[in-house]
Amino acid sequence: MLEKYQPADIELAAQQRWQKTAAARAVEDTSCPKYYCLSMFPYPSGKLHMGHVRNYTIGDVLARFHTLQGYNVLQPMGWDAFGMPAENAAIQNKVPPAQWTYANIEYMKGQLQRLGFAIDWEREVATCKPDYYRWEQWLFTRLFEKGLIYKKLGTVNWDPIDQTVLANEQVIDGRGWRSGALIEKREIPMYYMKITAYADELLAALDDLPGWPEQVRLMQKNWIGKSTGVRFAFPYELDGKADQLWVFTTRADTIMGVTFVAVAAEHPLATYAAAKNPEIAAFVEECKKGGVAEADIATMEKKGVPTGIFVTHPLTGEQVEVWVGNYVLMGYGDGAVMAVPAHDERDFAFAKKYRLAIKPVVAVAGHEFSTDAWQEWYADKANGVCVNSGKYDGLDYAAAVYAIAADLAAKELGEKKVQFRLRDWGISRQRYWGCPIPIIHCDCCGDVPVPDAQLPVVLPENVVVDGAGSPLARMPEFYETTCPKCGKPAKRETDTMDTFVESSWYFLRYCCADNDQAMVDERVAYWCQGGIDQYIGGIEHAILHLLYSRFWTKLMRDVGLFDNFPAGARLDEPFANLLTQGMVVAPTYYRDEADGKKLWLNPADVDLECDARGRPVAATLRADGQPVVIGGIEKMSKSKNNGVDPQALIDQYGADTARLFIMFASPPDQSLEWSDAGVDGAFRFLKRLWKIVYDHSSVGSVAAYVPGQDGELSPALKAFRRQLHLAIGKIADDYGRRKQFNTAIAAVMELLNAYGKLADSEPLARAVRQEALEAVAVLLWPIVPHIGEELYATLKPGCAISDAGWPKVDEAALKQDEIELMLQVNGKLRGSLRVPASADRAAIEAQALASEAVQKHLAGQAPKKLIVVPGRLVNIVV
RNA sequence: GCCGAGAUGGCGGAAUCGGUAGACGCAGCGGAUUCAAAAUCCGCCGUAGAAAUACGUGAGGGUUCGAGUCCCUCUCUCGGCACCA
Repeated sequence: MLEKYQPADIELAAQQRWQKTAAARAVEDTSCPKYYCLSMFPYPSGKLHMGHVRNYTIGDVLARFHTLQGYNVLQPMGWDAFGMPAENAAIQNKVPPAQWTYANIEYMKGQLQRLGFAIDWEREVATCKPDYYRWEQWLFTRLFEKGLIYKKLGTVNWDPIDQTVLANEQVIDGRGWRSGALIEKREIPMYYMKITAYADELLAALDDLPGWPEQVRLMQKNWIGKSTGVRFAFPYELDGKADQLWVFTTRADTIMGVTFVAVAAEHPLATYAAAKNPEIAAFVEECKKGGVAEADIATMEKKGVPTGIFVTHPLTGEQVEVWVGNYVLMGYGDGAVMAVPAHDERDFAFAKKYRLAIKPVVAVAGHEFSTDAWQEWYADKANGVCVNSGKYDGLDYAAAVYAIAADLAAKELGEKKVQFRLRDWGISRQRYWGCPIPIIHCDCCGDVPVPDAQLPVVLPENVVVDGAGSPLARMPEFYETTCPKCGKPAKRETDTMDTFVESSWYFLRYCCADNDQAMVDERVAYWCQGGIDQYIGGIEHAILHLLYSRFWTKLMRDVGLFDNFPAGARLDEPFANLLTQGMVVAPTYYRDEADGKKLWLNPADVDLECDARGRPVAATLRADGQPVVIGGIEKMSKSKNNGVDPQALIDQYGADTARLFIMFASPPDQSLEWSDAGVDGAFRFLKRLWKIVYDHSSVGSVAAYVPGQDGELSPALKAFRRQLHLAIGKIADDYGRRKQFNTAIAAVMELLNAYGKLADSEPLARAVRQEALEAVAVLLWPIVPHIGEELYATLKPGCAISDAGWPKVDEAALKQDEIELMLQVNGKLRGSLRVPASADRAAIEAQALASEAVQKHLAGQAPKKLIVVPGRLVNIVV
């Protein structure tokens, strides 16, 4: 052992050793419990950022901790390799997306290896490789045949200048990010997966996921949005033809207060009205402007036009006018809603704006209705009763809904219905860099799935992308084919799949990445039995990725892929335990360019000017000294160029410091604003630890203290051993149950602070020191494995830390003779009290009352009440 | 707009089940060591106050012997909103 801590040397040596001994290789082994530790795989964007370091360090700490606990641990890694950034890079740098992607994978893999993660690289998958996506295509054909994938029209962002479909992210303030053109909505045919058929199961199963954070289950529950209500119709006659306008409502009790009906711009009634009236046509056109993102639509000013078409109220027979509203979504329910301005806040605002009737039909005792302003109670369904509602007057919410639904049903104009907010998953993308959809379009046979023998449909990799439409659609050598059914010339589908599809099952493929005969095999049963033991990833994936993964697992189950697994290993849910890490956020900086686009600048290239309180007031680009605009503080991302590359940190301090620092900075589930203040402290701590072990071991070797054998300890050593064994227990709890690593590190720091204050150096003290240092090396090993192994090798030559196992807590060392209780008078801290650990309540009360601090604050008053919290405090109330 | 989360010293954070607010670390200040510096070590470090003490966990209210923690109202920040991944 060298006197000086030199991280670069010991880290590279350790990494070479791990590679040579295949230390992280995971092999199925039924003789011990398995632990499948999964981190969300990265998109290969170029370089790692601190969010990745945080995510994968958490995973590595848990993996190594469970190795110490005797589990057979699997920690795999791969690449979410399809996606838009590769196409953007291709346009910018004129490099094929495949080439860019593979280069990024190579670089980022090197960074992950340099960080010392115990990853089994033999299981690596990259989703852009045919041996991966062929199975996705294979399952697609099965689902298509089962009717779980179908085709319908979907609305997309259309850039009329670039003649291309844009992602929501590429629409900025209603304009295309490259062309600057005003974006329009356009309907195109797309393939959809019937996730709504699984809505009930996806919802109900949330209750069986106790290992998931409550907030994630709640978000998914709200996303699925199961609501019970009534679907009913307004009959009408148009050009002599009778028809019905269907709507859904959860507030059927307010049906007598309907004063108009609103339909989406794409609704047939809107189309009909637009054909006759240029003003309505103009409004429908206006509704087509702008993108499809719900956040934009929901924050838009609510507008509408009357159509002049009237429908009949199904219960009152009154005529109700149909409006076209820009806030009604065609893809949601029936594309039409009933409007009850008196009891729906949005309808109220709309009615006030267009001076439509507001008819209150629910009253709440003690409240007076007024059309002047909206009041919270107008929408209260718990305390209301029907009024102005004829035969329904006096009924409460449940009774009114029941009676009204029954009356509608009797007229065959409605029924009770369960509706979900969840919509089917549109998976078609008009993009090149994705998994080809395995469908062949034949004029005679229709949409024909590609037969197994012709899979995979390989995506050509040497393709130039120019941003104007999908290059596949311009490649006859790709799309020209023959129909598998009739043999006539046919056209291959040129859309690719949503990249969420690849990330919905990669975690199963890790188990059997080398199987070229089947999508999954019995190794999946071994590793995934009871669910993946731990999944770690960003909270931003709380809904979409995690919901799609749950859905795909159920699809694979229902296609029969788990049928051959042992009973009990057939998966319903993929992830038993979920840890959602908070975002690592960083400031964004940009410049507005001449063509209206934003140029995002990396924080590392920006100099800041701060006010007296340290808040940034101005920023300049280091390269040219000119000002840049300070944007918001957002999650690190490629698109905003605010990712902080850990490389400089690793180069300067080493991987252990980087890992220790990011784990110490905050608990994993909290979002973390990036700052490197404190890195020095993490490095200093490792240097100090190194020096302590060096100083201790350079005197000569000594065996760790064995209680009951090595003799009685001084009070100081006894207290220190108590702290050591408390720390061992606390840190196991922090790693295992709480998954909070900053407090575990703090406990080791406190232990070393106490170690530094130990004065003794006689053999017994050295034995206790040895015991403590051996333990510390193991306790910290999950976080800082390189230095951990080095220190352990010095302390116990010839012994491997990975065989050491987690240190055992010596319960006897935890015992205390005396404890300290806090003394309060009227809840205010007035002193403390030392009592024997065995003291009973009466003795504690007596001693508390007798104490000087209490007597002083009682000032002669008689205590009214005495509260004793065992082991904590005494509160005296006067 | 809707859904979810968060706010504690100059800064990151601790307080795990309603019971010592500020552990641990950063920054800062003082000292030791050094020709000097770096590194290292020791001490101080919420605000006001000489002290006793009072105040103090985003703001306002409430429950309780006792509230950072529970309840109500509000503000701001972050994540998601179905084509960023």
